[in-house]
Amino acid sequence: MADGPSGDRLVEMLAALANPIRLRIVATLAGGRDYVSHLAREIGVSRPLLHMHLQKLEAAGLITGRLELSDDGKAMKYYEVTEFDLHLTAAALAAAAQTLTPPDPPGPARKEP
Amino acid sequence: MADGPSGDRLVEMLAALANPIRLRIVATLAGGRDYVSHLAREIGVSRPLLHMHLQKLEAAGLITGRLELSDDGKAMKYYEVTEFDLHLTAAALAAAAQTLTPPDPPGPARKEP
DNA sequence: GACACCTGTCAGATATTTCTTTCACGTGTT
DNA sequence: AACACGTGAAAGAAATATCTGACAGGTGTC
Repeated sequence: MADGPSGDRLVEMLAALANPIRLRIVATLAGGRDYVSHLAREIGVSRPLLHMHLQKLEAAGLITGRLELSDDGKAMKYYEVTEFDLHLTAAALAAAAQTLTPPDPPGPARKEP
Repeated sequence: MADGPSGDRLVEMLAALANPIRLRIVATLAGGRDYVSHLAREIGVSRPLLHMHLQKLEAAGLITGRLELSDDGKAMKYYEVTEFDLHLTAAALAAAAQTLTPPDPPGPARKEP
């Protein structure tokens, strides 16, 4: 079976997708790469806000950004979608859950002041 | 193509799964139904907290709860996982994004002081 | 009665996410 | 110089999500 990402990684990806704006972003980028300012107009979101959402998507590995120079010398950052294919079933999630970083126990455990 | 849930619904489901504790919950329930208090001990979470997470998962339609009476007369609430199968790709998300409730425009619109 | 188990909810503290505003920098054109 | 376009980032407000602790009810057994 094509084992997916680790539990923590999966949570990060799901959290990245669990947002209307970010869903629109990947939907738009699925139709072709685009640069930040244009994408902001396309979706109808302020540029700083879009910037935050893009970072979350990129951190989750769902999109990638590349800084390029246009013909007239402007610096443009182009984003495009990564190829991903997540299959979510109860069994798949059960497998992923086993690779989660355990919740730190309050027991007589670690030593760090 | 097996078109999945609506955009808003999908966001709700993803948000429900994008949490370590809730991931553990579905993982545990995937191994068989369980009742609240036992599940709380199993996962190592306080009962009120578990209660909140269960509600989110049930609201998203990922699990279902049934109140039963045990042989000795105690009321027990058993939860079990729903059969779900989400396939997440850029194309699938693009399709789902089109059924999102549009962001309310700040235009020359509504009248309510 | 006192204790075990089960269920639920509410108020409030804390942490995180989301969003706006404002600033900085770059280029090329009028 | 003033304006168009592009980039990034910080500060703080506002809205959610998360978590704890205390409380309510129920049953049955010692």
